[in-house]
Amino acid sequence: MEPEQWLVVSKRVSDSVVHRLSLYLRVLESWEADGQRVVSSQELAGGGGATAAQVRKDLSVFGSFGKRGLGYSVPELADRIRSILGLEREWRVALVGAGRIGSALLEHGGFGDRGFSIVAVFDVDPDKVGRPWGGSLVRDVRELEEAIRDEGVQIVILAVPVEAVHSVMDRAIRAGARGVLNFAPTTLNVPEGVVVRDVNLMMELEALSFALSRGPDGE
Amino acid sequence: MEPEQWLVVSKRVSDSVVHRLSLYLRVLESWEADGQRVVSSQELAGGGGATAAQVRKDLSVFGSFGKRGLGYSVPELADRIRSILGLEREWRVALVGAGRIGSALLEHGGFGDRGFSIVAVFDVDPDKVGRPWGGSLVRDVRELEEAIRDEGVQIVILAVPVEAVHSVMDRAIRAGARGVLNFAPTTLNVPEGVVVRDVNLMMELEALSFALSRGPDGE
DNA sequence: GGATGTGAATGTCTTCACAGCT
DNA sequence: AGCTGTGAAGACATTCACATCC
Repeated sequence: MEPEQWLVVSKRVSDSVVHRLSLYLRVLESWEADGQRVVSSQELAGGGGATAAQVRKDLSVFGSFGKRGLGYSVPELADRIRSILGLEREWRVALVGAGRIGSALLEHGGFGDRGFSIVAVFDVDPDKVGRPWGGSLVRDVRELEEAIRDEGVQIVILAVPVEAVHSVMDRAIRAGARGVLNFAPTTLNVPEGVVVRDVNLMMELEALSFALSRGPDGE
Repeated sequence: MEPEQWLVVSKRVSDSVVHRLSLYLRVLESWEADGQRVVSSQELAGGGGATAAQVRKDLSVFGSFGKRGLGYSVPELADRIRSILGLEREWRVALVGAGRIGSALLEHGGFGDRGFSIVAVFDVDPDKVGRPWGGSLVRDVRELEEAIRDEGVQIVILAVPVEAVHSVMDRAIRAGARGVLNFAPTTLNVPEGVVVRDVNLMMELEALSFALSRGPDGE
C-alpha cells in the first residue's frame, strides 16, 4: 500500500449550514437546561425547521458526533457546535453609534454569555461622548483607529447613518477589524478577508409584504 | 390552431430573489434621485452583490421590463419592483413591546415612506402604557386582539421576551394578523397562510464568528 | 432494534452563451 | 453594435434510502 497524503481542502460551508448550526445550538441549550442527556437527529430537527436527514448531513460536514442506534450526547454536541462556530474564544467587539440600535443590542442581552465582549462604544455626538454605556464610556469616534488597535477589536457593529458607514468601516478595517455587522441600508464593499453581515429591517418587512401580497386572498 | 388554456401556476419565488429585488430597488432609488434615466443589468448588479445575468434572470420571473440594446428605464423598473414587492399599498403594522428595539425601528426611520404604518404599540409594563410613542399612545397588551381587529393590522412586530412571544403571536394571528417579524430568539410555529421572518442578532454574530475562525490566520 | 453517516438521486439556484430586438 | 431575455449547462443543496454500527 502506498503512503497517502492529505491536502485538507476545507470545503466551503454554505451560509445555510452555519445558520442551522446556530439553530441546533439554541435547541441543544434549551434541552441541556432541561437535563436531557441524549437527542436524536429527529428531535433536533423538530426544534428548528429542518429534517432529520438535514441535521445529519449538516453535522457530517464537520465530523461524526453521534452514536449509531443511540443519538447524540446533548452536552457533547453542544460543545462541538460551539467549537465549530468559534464560540469558545472571546470576540472583542466595538459598537459604532451609541443610538437606540446599540441599546437594543444590550437589552437583547446574552452577549457576554456567548463570548462577545463589547469593549468600546463610539459616537460623533459630543453630548454622548463621555457618558457611561454598558460598563464603559462612550468615546469620540475620532479615536476609532487607536481604540480598535489598543483593545484588539475584531468585530465592529456599525449603527451609523448610511452616509457615514462606508468611511467608518474602512477606518475600522484599516485599524484591524475583520468582521462587520452592518445596520445601514447599503451594500458595503470590503477587501479580501473581511466578513460582512447585513441586518436590514426594511428588507425584512419588504419580504413580508411580498409574501402577503401573493397569499391566499392577495395576488 | 386549437384554443389554449392557461393554468397560472404562479411558480414559487425563492427568498434569494425577493431579497435581491429589495437590493435592486434600493440601488434604483438612489439612481433615481441622481436623475439617472436608464440603467443596464450590469450597472444594477454592481450596486448589490449580484451578476448581470442574475439581475436579468431575477426580473424575468416577473416579466420583461427592459428594452434590448438599451437597458431598463430607472423610474419604470423601480415602479415595477415596488409593485412586485407589494409596496404600493399601505401595510398596517403593530409593534408589540415598546422597548428599545421598537425605538430603534423608529430611529432607523423611513417606514411610512415605504407604506408601513405603525398603527398600534403595545406593552405589558403599566408604566409604559398610556405614554406617547411615535404619534400614538402605548396600549395595554391585553387589548391586543381588539386593537388588531379594529385597526386592521396585517403585520405584527414582536419585540417581546422569548417566553412570551409564542402566546402573543398566537393571539395576534387569531385576531387577523398574517405577517410576523420576530425578534425573539426562538423558532415560531405558524399555521398555513401566515408568514414569519426572524431577526436574530446573536445568530448574525455567530455567523461572523464562524467565518472569522476559519479565515486566513484562523482555523 | 434503532439511529447514525453517507453515496446516489433528486431538486433548486446560478452561470453561461447566444438568439432576438432596438 | 449593444443589451435583454432565456434555454441549457453547471454548481450547489436537499432528500432518499440503506449499509453500518451500538
